[in-house]
Amino acid sequence: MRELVYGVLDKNRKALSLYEIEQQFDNVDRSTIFRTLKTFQDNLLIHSVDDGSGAVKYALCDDDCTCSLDDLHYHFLCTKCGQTHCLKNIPIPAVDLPEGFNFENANFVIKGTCPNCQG
Amino acid sequence: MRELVYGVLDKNRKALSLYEIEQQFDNVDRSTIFRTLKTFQDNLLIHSVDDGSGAVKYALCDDDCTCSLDDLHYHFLCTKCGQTHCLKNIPIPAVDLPEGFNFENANFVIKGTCPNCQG
DNA sequence: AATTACGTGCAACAGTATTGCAAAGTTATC
DNA sequence: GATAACTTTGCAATACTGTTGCACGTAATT
Ligand SMILES: [Mn+2]
Ligand SMILES: [Mn+2]
Ligand SMILES: [Zn+2]
Ligand SMILES: [Zn+2]
Repeated sequence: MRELVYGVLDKNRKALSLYEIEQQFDNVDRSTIFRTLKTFQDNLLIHSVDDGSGAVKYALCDDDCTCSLDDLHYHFLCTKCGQTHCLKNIPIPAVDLPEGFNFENANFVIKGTCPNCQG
Repeated sequence: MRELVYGVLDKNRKALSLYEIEQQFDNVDRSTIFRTLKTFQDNLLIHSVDDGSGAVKYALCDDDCTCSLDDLHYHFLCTKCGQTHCLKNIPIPAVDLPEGFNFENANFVIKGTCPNCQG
């Protein structure tokens, strides 16, 4: 199962929801995939994004990813096709927080239309 | 009801979830508040944030807000107290998207500890 | 072989968001 | 003031995602 789920993420090269992954199999239970994803996440193979679409999505990390601040990147949710892409090549600017606020983590989601969905 | 819900948002000056708003009343149904918030949102009185906490939160807009790109701002979720603040005074940097991606909207959530929760 | 550990499916449950419907309340019209 | 039209509210039901308990089968370990 782990190899199969990993394969799905590897093949798609974008962030997929639990449901979307489930769709790619015929007879695998949600909970099995859920637990597989959890294992992946515990071992820093994948990261998850809450893009506001209602379902958390999962995507492969880069080889050298430690899922720490250094690996922060934007995510892009297409409002037409609903696909979510990792924008790993765009630098995340430092945010100048007001006094007293302490930066730990961030979730930056950009919405718009993706290359596949341009009129 | 509208005046009361507006009052709660006005008094708290931070983003509140439906449940948190519900808590501030004795005998008001969730759905009533839900529909009130929807009305507010349709009329650009409030905006909503999905900060990844599991519940969408709502906060008052500024007087001149049109909930468009110009009114985009960061939101800060405190990982200790769970409170969500609008950081309206920090500029959102322009993002240099790859070819073919079209910026429409964004949701930038920063997580960390808020001034109330510093050790 | 017996024991242990692990993976899987099923079913149940939790939390949030959302809607249909009828009752209650309000406003407009005569 | 009575009636009708419209709006707001509460209740209950539902949808959807995420999560967990438990039983069972399979593989590894002794
Ligand atoms: Mn990503
Ligand atoms: Mn805000
Ligand atoms: Zn698209
Ligand atoms: Zn705090």
